[in-house]
Amino acid sequence: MSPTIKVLLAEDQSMVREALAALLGLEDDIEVVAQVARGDVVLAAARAHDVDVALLDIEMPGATGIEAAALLHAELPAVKLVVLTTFGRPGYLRSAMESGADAFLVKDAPAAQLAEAIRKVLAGERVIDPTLAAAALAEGANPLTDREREVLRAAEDGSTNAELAAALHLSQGTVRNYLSTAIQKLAARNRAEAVRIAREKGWL
Amino acid sequence: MSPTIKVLLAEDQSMVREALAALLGLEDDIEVVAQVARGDVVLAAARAHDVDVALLDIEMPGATGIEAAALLHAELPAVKLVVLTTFGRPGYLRSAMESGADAFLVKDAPAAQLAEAIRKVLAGERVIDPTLAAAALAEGANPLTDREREVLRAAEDGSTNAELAAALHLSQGTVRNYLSTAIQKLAARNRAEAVRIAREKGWL
DNA sequence: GCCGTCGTATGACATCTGTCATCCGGCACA
DNA sequence: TGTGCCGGATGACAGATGTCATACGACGGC
Repeated sequence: MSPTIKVLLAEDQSMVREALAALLGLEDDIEVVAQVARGDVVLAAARAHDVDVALLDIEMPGATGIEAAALLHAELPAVKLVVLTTFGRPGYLRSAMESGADAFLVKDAPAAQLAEAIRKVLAGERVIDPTLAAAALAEGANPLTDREREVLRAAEDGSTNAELAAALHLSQGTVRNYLSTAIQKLAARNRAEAVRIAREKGWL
Repeated sequence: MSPTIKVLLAEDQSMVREALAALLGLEDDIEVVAQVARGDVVLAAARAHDVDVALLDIEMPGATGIEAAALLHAELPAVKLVVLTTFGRPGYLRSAMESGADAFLVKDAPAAQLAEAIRKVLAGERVIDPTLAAAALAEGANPLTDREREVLRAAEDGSTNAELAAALHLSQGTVRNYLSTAIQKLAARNRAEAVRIAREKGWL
């Protein structure tokens, strides 16, 4: 029989993280050797523990699971990457795959899929929800330019044009232009809806 | 030794739910006898399984954990209620307690607190994070009227005044008045920020 | 070398949003 | 019985927002 699979678990909510660890602890062939709560300590922990698989939540302080995945993929290419998230946003799937993820799971999938995914990626397979994959492909790529995304992100908290202009070192007119084109690209009625749509698709 | 504590687990994300079940399964004196993924089936499940404690996530389809708590409290007052949530919004704590909750936990508290809280509520204690309790008291009550809340909630998706007026059977001017007073009460700069602030405080 | 796109900017315009004063009817509390 | 507050409404006004045409330099592809 093969040696146990060493897993790194990155998830910011302690209760969920430890619960997932308990879940994986029930599997004979899997051992959680490290747990972290922030995206920016993932690499160090992976180095310190010589892990086989990293299980990464996307929503984390410090760095997102996707950013952590990109870093791990570059620095420790032997480590397999399973990205786990609450939101099945097609844009997330796309960027996770671009960052080198081997599996992409949503948290409302059955728990059994987690251990299964870990074994599969270790065997060289890729694990993706087919529905989500179809959605990601159907939706097309992010139509927003870098600047448009930046302005939308800054506008999320309800800042006015003047504040956005000051924060981004742009003229007010330019801010309005970017927001206007973003609103049109997203078929929104105003900036608030544009933000919502972009968030939903994982384009921010 | 006392008989095992029968727990009902209500949480919409399967992976998290089953992971929490695995976590609680490690405790000798606790048994998860029922799992549900929607708020509106909690009562029926509690009736069917004669549970001692209900563990309720707030964010669920069908009905929120808080609504489910109120219903359980009214119909099966013997069942102890532990409310669990991602967001430590003081307004959530307030309404959970008003709905008869015995404990209020946030998901980024250490996992050990979960089993501990279950035992404590069964012993008649109440379990609340002191920091959160202080925040809830310091913040005061929800300053918004019913209508203001309703309009804010409807405005969340980026609807225009005209659409809000149509949806709520109000005149456009009235919609603007409500939004204006809400914006002032929340010390926001515009509706978007007002929505954000109200959400953060758990006032929507 | 030309064309398209991006980033940046301006000015003009129409519309939307936020504020304020004011009004009415109903209802609760003193 | 009067004094408020809430729900609902109107009208007027200032300022914010969204749209459009237009412009220029940089850069990439053909």
